[in-house]
Amino acid sequence: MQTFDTVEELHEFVALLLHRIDQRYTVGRRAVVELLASSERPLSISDIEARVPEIPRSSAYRHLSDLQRAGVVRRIAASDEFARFEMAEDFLHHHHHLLCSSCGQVIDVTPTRAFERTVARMVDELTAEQGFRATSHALDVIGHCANCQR
Amino acid sequence: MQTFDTVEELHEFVALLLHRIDQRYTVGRRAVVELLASSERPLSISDIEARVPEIPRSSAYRHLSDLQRAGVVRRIAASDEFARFEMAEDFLHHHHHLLCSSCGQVIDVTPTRAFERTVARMVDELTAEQGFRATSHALDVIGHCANCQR
DNA sequence: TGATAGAATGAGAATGAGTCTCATTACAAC
DNA sequence: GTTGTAATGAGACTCATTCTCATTCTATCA
Repeated sequence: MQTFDTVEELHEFVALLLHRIDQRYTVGRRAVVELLASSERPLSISDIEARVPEIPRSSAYRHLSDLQRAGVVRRIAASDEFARFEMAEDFLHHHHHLLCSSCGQVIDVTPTRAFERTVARMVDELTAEQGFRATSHALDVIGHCANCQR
Repeated sequence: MQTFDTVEELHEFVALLLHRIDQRYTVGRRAVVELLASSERPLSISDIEARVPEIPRSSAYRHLSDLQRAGVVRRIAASDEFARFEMAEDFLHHHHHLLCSSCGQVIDVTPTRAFERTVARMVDELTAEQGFRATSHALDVIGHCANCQR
């Protein structure tokens, strides 16, 4: 897990990851990174459009897909029809998601150490017999958020 | 967890669930259920179309959404752009998914009892402080399937 | 400091999964 | 059988996402 004392360190690391795949770290990409890095929760394209209206949709999509290829950003398929985007786990702490099936909201939650040890062990067991090579895992809890219960 | 000795028992239970929401168990719906129930893995719409070509796309979507409302079928947002469908967990054993990020394939895996107890406990902890009410959970393991490693 | 080539961007068209409409067909109840 | 209602098929439609291509930027080198 990476931690960054300053925003500049964050940007330097993003720049490094982009350079690895021969991509430049441009103003538009920087704006997207800055927004995602400062957000509490995964953002949909309309969230992004609302907060950085000067970036056109097509560019935002392209930036997100480039950043994903570089390993900076991660795409989440939520329970509604919209994809959400957040910083990759190298930039955050490892976490899981609560998906509200009423409003589609995605909430990040951090598991305990003990839990993650168990999950890691189980993932090994589950995957071994399939010849599957795991790169990551995600526990999605589906239900109703506090708001939607009223 | 439900188990069925005969296909007819399966159909009777599906019929019951449909009747609860004032829906009939028609030929088309029956064909979709039969296909999903006999499949080893979650199916995309094109899988379904390929195997039951006499059901038009629009009807297949409608059947799946009706069956989902009735609690017979479950929809999975996979890592690629296509949704997959499988029988709801009442018809299967509780299980998790391995998602291949190369080919998009979804593989079902069954967790141990001990693992599920731990997961359930953790889900409670994770959700309690958010006021989130969990209805189900899904552990998705992302990686590369045996095929795609070659 | 230009000049130039390649990369990134913006605007809008194109794609395609999924939904909706409506005319037709099947079915349940009498 | 008749009749009212639900289900279906065909295709139009929606809208998130991707693609295209003309334009703009930027790194590099003379």
